[in-house]
Amino acid sequence: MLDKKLSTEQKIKEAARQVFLSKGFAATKTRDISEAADINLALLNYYFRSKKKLFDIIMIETLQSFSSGVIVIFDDERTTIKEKVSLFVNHYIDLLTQNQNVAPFILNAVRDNPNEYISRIGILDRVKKSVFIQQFQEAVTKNEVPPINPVHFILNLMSLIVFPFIAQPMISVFSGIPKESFFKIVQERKRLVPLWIEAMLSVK
Amino acid sequence: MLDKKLSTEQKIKEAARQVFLSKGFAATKTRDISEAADINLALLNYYFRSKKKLFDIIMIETLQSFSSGVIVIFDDERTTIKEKVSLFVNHYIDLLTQNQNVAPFILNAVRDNPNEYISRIGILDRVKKSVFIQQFQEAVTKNEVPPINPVHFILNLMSLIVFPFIAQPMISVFSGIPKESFFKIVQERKRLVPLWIEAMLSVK
DNA sequence: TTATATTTTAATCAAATGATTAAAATGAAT
DNA sequence: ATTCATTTTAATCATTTGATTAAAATATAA
Repeated sequence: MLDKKLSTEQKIKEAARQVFLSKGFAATKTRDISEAADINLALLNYYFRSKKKLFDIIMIETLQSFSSGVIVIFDDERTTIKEKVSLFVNHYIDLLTQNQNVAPFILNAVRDNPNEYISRIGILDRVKKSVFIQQFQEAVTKNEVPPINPVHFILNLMSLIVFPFIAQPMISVFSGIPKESFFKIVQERKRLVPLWIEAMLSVK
Repeated sequence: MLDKKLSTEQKIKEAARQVFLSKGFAATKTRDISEAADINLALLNYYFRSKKKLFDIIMIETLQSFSSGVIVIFDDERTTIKEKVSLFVNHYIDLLTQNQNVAPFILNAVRDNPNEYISRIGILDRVKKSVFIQQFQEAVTKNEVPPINPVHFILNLMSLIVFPFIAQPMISVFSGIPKESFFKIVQERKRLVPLWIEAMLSVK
């Protein structure tokens, strides 16, 4: 009973994750999920009550697994800024490569409903108090880093990592580069982005 | 007759553009458009036959007006690479600021249907043969620029310009920075992105 | 004005969609 | 084996949604 129950619930959740991530909330039909999970449609509502409740669960889980890496990397006293950047780039390029729909999924879901999910994660305060922020402010004080708004730093780091995964279909169709070749090129960015970020930080 | 006809058609198209750009195809209901346009629902089908046909028109128009700037800037013999980058950054930060939904709209629509639209624009060949590409290859030959895959250059340029507009809701809710303040910060990037791009190009 | 073409409206369709229900099947406990 | 709870199914709802139709209103031309 418990085994079978979990198994069915799990099947629905995994199918839901796959379909929601690839098509988003509005374009996903509950029947798409039930077919992908190979279960009777009524079971979706039996286990999760509604499409929206199921979506919320997927969304929260995805956000949490996605954001858990940030703190681990950014709140480490043993690593320098440079090392943190490199670890961050490697971690997220791997994550986004393994789960190619997750970036557009999260960004669109947050766009559709800005306050609903992020507030529950409670990651903001932990980042603000992290070792990284202290190190960055210290570097600014010591003039090792230009006094630009740190938002730019975050934006640049995220841009260079995440954007390729959002724009891949457009770039592929524009340039004729197949998906696989494109993601090989993206792998090179694990090495390059940290170098670029460093170069950008030397701009006065 | 002609006046009124155009006026109604125009009303529908403008409402459709606004609603489609803000919600995407699947989440947009034909009744949303008819209400926004303040017209009888049947008129939408009278003038445009179907939701999909109306969407396609909006999509093509949006893509064309969006991509028209590229050629003008990139195929100019009178400007240097550096100047082109600066013009490009300024042009597109302005464009995306004035039309804050256009970036996610295009990227999502292309993602949903990669081959349907881009092929019609015919911009690819013109970029490949543009003055910019010649100048860039020349710079690589002269060792003025590192021999990285030019895809990285395009990715970096687009990332640093476009990503902030895609991530604004997430960044705002994460950081607590209101939309307006955020876009003021983004304006600073008209000056900064060209400097950063230049710095990145000096990385060996 | 009258006739004709165009535009707009109200009503309605058929299909899709999220959700529920009652009954059947399955499993666990006594 | 019988009872009871849990899980699954098939059938069906009520709404929503994209689209159509026939008639009304409006404009155009004669």
